[in-house]
Amino acid sequence: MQKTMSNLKNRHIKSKSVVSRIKNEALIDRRRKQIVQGAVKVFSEKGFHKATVREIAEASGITLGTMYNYVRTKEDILFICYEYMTTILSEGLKEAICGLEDPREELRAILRRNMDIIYAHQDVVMFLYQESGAYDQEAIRSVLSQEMKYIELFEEVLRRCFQGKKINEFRLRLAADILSYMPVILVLRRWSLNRRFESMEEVKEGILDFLEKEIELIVEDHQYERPVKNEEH
Amino acid sequence: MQKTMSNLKNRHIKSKSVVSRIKNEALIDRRRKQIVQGAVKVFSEKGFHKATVREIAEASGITLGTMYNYVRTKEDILFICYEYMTTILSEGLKEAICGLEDPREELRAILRRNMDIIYAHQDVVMFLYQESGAYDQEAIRSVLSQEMKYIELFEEVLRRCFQGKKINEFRLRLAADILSYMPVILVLRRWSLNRRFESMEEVKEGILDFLEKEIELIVEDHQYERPVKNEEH
Amino acid sequence: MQKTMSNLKNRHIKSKSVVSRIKNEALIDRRRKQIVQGAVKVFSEKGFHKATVREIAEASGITLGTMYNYVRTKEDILFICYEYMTTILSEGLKEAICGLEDPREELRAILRRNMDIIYAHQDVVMFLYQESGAYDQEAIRSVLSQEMKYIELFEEVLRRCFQGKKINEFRLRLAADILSYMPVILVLRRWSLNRRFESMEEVKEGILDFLEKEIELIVEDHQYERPVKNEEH
Amino acid sequence: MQKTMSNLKNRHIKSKSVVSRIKNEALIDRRRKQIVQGAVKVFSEKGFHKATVREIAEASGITLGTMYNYVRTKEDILFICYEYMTTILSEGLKEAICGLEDPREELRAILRRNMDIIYAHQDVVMFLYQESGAYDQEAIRSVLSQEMKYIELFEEVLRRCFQGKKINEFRLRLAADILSYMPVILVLRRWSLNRRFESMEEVKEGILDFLEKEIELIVEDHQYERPVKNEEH
DNA sequence: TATGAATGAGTCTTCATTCAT
DNA sequence: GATGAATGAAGACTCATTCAT
Repeated sequence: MQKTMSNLKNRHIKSKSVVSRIKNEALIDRRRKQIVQGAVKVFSEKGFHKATVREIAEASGITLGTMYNYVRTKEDILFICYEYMTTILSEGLKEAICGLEDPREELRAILRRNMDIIYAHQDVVMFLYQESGAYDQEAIRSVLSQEMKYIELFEEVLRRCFQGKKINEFRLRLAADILSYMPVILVLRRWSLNRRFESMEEVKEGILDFLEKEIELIVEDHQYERPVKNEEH
Repeated sequence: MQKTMSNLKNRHIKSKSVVSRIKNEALIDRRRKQIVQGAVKVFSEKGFHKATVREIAEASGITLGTMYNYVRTKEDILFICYEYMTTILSEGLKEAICGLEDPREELRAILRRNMDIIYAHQDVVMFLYQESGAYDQEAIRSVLSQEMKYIELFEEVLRRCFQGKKINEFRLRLAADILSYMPVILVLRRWSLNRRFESMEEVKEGILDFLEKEIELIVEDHQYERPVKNEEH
Repeated sequence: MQKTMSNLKNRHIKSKSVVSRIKNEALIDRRRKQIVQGAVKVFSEKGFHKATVREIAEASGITLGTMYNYVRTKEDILFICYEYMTTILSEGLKEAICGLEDPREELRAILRRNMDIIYAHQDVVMFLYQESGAYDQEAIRSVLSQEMKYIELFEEVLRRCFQGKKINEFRLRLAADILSYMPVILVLRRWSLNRRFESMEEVKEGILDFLEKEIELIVEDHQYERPVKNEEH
Repeated sequence: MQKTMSNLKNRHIKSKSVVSRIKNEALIDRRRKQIVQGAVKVFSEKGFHKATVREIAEASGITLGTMYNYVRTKEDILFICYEYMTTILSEGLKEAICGLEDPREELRAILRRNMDIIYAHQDVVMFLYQESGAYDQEAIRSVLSQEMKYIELFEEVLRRCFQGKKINEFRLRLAADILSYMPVILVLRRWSLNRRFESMEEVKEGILDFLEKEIELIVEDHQYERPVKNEEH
């Protein structure tokens, strides 16, 4: 697969991993799942800073002491939530395009799935965006690295879509950013969207339409043919 | 001017006002400007929660005690920053379209200016988005109310653009949301955009192009004619 | 008049006087009356510590700055309230016995009047008792000195009552303490008295009866003759 | 036992309980005892408002953080002191009358013991009276409820004393209030009593004599026979 | 491994008092 | 004399983190 220019910049980005005092890996996994569940609940309700570690522990069904056997700091808790969301997204998107042959269908599928996942997990996405300032340097690098991979996934799908066409490279890459960013409007603007529109479903559809329209800009002659709509989500 | 449906929903929204113990109104104004300056500086560097009120006071050139003569709580400080940003935006946008006759030029002007302002104040926008969870109920109502007005400004400009045309009302209103939301990508994705592109200026231009493309969706026959580019910002 | 033993102990007690920055004595008087009025109101509602000087100033109809032209400290405010109450009590009691010839009537009159005044000013009495810990050394001496004078007033009346009788000196002096102390029950136990009895008026009458009964202990043969009840308060 | 009218009024009074974050109940008990000891010391010296929680913690031999594992607020500290005093009083009084057969001896015993306890714990009683304004609504209800029980204990003893006699119900009930209230004079007037009398012991005896005299008023014919003094406290 | 008691650094906020005008 | 803005010391309370059991 063709390397993009952007890849030249994000070398040497180490992924932060949350270390634990516990040896039993299976146990770590189980406990962390508990923790994510509890943390998402509490963070969603109160935000990162107003949530206390004790509350999170309780919501997770473990004690405070046990909590600190599986994370080193409160920030770690936020980070494993982030990793959880990242996993959901990347696996969901992979699954969405799995088996599809037509790249244009791939594109439609990934856009819709992305929007659906973000909408379904809006509370998590919300506090992850809000608390992005809480990360330390190491975590920021890791987050950024994963964000880049996520965007590049869109870039690759787009690239397959326009294979053989004469494309504007810059527009393609920017489109990848926009496609991945736009669905977040459902989260960051949810209050005003709720007030301005009858249902969020129609908003989702409308945004998908806009996104597909944008894609036309990528090919130089703007003659991108959309696939026939043959499935409803 | 024709009432939009959305207007039916946002009635009874009172604006929160930050009260002060000081009587001299001119002084309040002067001090609050100081406070916003100091707060923006500190909040940008450390975020709302990690910033201490004492730091903000010092960065504002006043003492802690004096600070609390002009705001009641730390949250109030965040709120007057929000009001400051709102003022900059609304005045900037008004100024941008002032004197323009062609509604299509109005649209181009307001889109560009919006992007420029957000980019210029990216630090402020950043922490305002991040700390939106810090507001209390009253402040949330007020913030939301101002956000709605801001979006409706775009709606009005769009409406003028397509006066007489056969438009899709839903798309027009959704476009208003998208147009106002999109520039925030410069802020929320600044780290990845910085890595993926040579300059943010080209990103800004690219996004403006995308936005104008989107607008085409509003008229039923998609025959929106863009104005000739005759000015560079 | 015969000096009591106790007088030997309370020599050298200077009365604390609240000094003011203002020269015009008439003005001082007027302002202090305002201050007492405001302070009694605020102290009654919130107690000494929870009341702020600013609140007291406002309730007094003066500004904070003006306040500090007439008192040096917050404690001073409490003290002038104390002096105000002392004045009311001593003047009320003097007036009550003024013109009476029979010492036994004097006694009855002073007991009743004392009870009436304390009951009428129960809010003031309440916070004066509660905040007695707020005084500094100097104020404590002054308060104690006035308290002694107040008790000695009762002692003198009692002494006149039993002139010529063979009395138990100790009991007479203790009676003076009890007579002056007992009415405070209306204040310090007001909540439980309110619940336990139909009206505070009957409580007042009951206590007066008890007090008169006690007085009998003073004469050695317990043959104190109460005056005929010929007046209702 | 015959229900008194007062009982009709004090229904639905819940007792406030100070909650703790600690689970080990025995530990809570031990720590709270430490806290009461430290608090009584500090409150006695400086009063509630001038005492800092840190001082109290230090005087209790625990750290500030630990303190707040056992109480929620500074007010809670005051409240557990109150409970402590209440316990001492009620247990002391019960013990005093335990095993006595003659109700008149019971009465004498309870009066003397009450006075002794209040005198012995005058510092505690002092700040409890002074800081009664510091309680919140919930605490006030609880305090009042306990105060009522305390008074009613005296009422019951009196009632046993005069069983079979023709009594004045009102006087009996008022006597209960007076008997329980009077010993507090040792605390609230301690400075002046100290100056006016040679020893507090004689004052205590004198007051007891007065109280017994008062009791005579309860029976209609005033023919209450005091028990022979056969014990010295 | 699990527990939960102990810790104390860190922060917001209040408010008595001062002083320039 | 009156005003009210400025000040900063002080204190209640929180909570992430540690560690002995």
